Amino acid sequence: MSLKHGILGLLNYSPITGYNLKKLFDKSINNVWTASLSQIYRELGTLEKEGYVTSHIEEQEDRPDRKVYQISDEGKRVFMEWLTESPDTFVSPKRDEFMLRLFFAANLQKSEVKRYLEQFIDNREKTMKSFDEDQKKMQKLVKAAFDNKTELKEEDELYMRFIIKRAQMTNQLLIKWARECIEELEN
Amino acid sequence: MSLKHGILGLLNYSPITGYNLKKLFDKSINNVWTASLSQIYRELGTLEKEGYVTSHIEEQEDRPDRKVYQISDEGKRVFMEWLTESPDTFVSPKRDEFMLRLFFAANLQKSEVKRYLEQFIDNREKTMKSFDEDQKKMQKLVKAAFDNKTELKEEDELYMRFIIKRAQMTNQLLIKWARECIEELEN
DNA sequence: TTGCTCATGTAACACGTTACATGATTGT
DNA sequence: ACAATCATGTAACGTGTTACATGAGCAA
Repeated sequence: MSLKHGILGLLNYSPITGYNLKKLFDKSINNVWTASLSQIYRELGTLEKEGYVTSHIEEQEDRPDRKVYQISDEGKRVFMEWLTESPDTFVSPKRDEFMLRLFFAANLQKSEVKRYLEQFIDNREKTMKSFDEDQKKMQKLVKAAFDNKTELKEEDELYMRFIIKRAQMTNQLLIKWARECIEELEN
Repeated sequence: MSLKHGILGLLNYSPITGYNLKKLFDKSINNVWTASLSQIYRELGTLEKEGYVTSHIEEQEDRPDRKVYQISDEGKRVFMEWLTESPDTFVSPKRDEFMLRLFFAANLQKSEVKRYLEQFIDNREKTMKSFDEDQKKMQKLVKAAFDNKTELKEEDELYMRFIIKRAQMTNQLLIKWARECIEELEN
């Protein structure tokens, strides 16, 4: 239900093509809401039928034409409606394959599980590094995705920081957790 | 792709009905992998067609008949195959509506956002309490879901503890994170 | 010359959600 | 009397994934 609102929310900053919208997703809300390119194209089509967005073709000389989408007043209305209504769910449905495997880990050798947790730590440590870089570049990247047409508000930056902070904190915690698990396994 | 393996993994302990499987999901892997009853019924049907599970009807006097599902050798094989193969993804796709709203929070008044974060904290504190209780009851509940036919291994309990511990740790962290966000908002 | 980026999508399938249908028994 | 639990599912819809198709330009 919320891919819709994610798209409307981003269009609310500035018009953009489907292709660039995907890149914007990856750079901004990716650790909050994921979407594939084909999902985005489909959803844009639906939103247009429903009258929440409009589109027009922009011709380019050397490259393929681009179809630029824009949010409509009606779209702004439903977006704000969604944003204002208080949600009944603060916890989202969980689908974590790594944890599912761990749940059934009694079917494996302890040494295998240990190796598995070590891989997990490796993986998390790598994303920690990329976070540090991302954080510095993020606002620039977001602006670039909008072709520098849009200025972000001070508050936008504040909330982006909140989100990145949460991702960093949990990441660090998970590394700690996995280390403790390994320790316990070794006894 | 992994509802399949979640179901096979649980059937690997003991035969069970679809209805009880749902309850078992809720009591055990719910904070790792969620499934609805109709999903479970459908998936059991598919798994039976594919030959990974078999079923037989058990008649009961006072209550409706129950259809008990059992894992086949082929099913055990694919389950172990999945469990042993090393996954390329340690991070699962994210779909967190609460965080998506926060991303767009610059469209709201700061006071609203604050109230919103406070609700989030409330919510998390409640689940903290229920965790404490759950942890004590969990193994009992899991055994009960299998009609006490199955003894859990020592290691099963170990990995269940790992999972609950992670949930507790992240929960606590998120409360801390939200408090820090509120503080920053107040400046 | 091989592959990446730009740019658009369609089609088929897999998975998840919501609503509906049935009907007996047990607890408040 | 009313709601919850036991127990099975179907149908329709909504969302997510994967593979395919097209075609120009640019860099190693």
